[in-house]
Amino acid sequence: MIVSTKGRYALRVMLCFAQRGGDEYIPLKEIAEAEGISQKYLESIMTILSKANFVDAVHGKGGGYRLNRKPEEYTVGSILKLTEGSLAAVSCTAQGASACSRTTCCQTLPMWEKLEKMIDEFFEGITLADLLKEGQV
Amino acid sequence: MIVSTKGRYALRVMLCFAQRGGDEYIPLKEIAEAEGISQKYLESIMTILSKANFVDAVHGKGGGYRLNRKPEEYTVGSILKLTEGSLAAVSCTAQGASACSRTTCCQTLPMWEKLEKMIDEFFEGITLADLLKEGQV
DNA sequence: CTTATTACCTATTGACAAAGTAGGTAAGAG
DNA sequence: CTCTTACCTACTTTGTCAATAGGTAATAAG
Repeated sequence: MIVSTKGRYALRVMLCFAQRGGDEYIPLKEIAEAEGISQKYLESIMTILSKANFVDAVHGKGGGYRLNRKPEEYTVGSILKLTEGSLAAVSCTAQGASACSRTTCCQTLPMWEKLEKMIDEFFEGITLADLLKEGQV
Repeated sequence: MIVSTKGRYALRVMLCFAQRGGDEYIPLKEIAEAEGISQKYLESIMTILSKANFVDAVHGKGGGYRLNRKPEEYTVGSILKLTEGSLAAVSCTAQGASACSRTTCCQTLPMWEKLEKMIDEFFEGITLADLLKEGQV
């Protein structure tokens, strides 16, 4: 599994914001209910998104979260990499690949690197705006 | 991580067999040492490969394992799917996807399916023979 | 027939991360 | 001042992966 629940939730939530559009702040509680996600768990995800400045956050009544940029300016890749930490399909291509003593002679490494690149390009080539469009088909 | 140690080991071991060629049976112990893999752990992997008829196995002295077919007849995909069980990048596209109540309206599902297909085609398009060639570059 | 060598089988352990829970503190609007 | 909201720290639970342990069954060689 290359993308866990955390990343999928993040994506869905970001899409949810994109769909509503507007400048209104939407409280976490509302999003959690709409998407059927545990409030507490979603908190940890929103914190990540907020710290990375993917969303604006405002405290107090009338507060909540909202997108920072236009949907077409968020790639799926950026959201997943942020929340998942990495999209490595194989530990060999994750950070600390030096951990494997066979890097110099491994015959499968080039394949993993190619896969890695392919996946990265796939996700970087899709934006929230693209996902919104697809939904209308 | 879409491919765990088990799948990577399986691939490396199959490559190792392919590299030696010949009709000789190679004992597990020898492969484990050559590849620096725990003997006991490799046992469980070889059992899977053997049961699926990916390799021939012979008991006793002079026995061991050997490939069944030519290297170009093993796709990386078939080896990984067998040992990993599945190559699903996301639980949504694994078996029992019905577990998710949102399949009918999920806006991200088509993307996961596309990714799934892309990865599958990637791995099915590579054979052991291809990996052997690459190593000589 | 016996022994060494090999594959095969079942169960268990330890480590780790993912998913979710709990209970608080700080900021801001009314 | 109070309610609403985001933010923070810590814990629990669950499950899987990787590896280990200790056996049994088949086969070749002596």
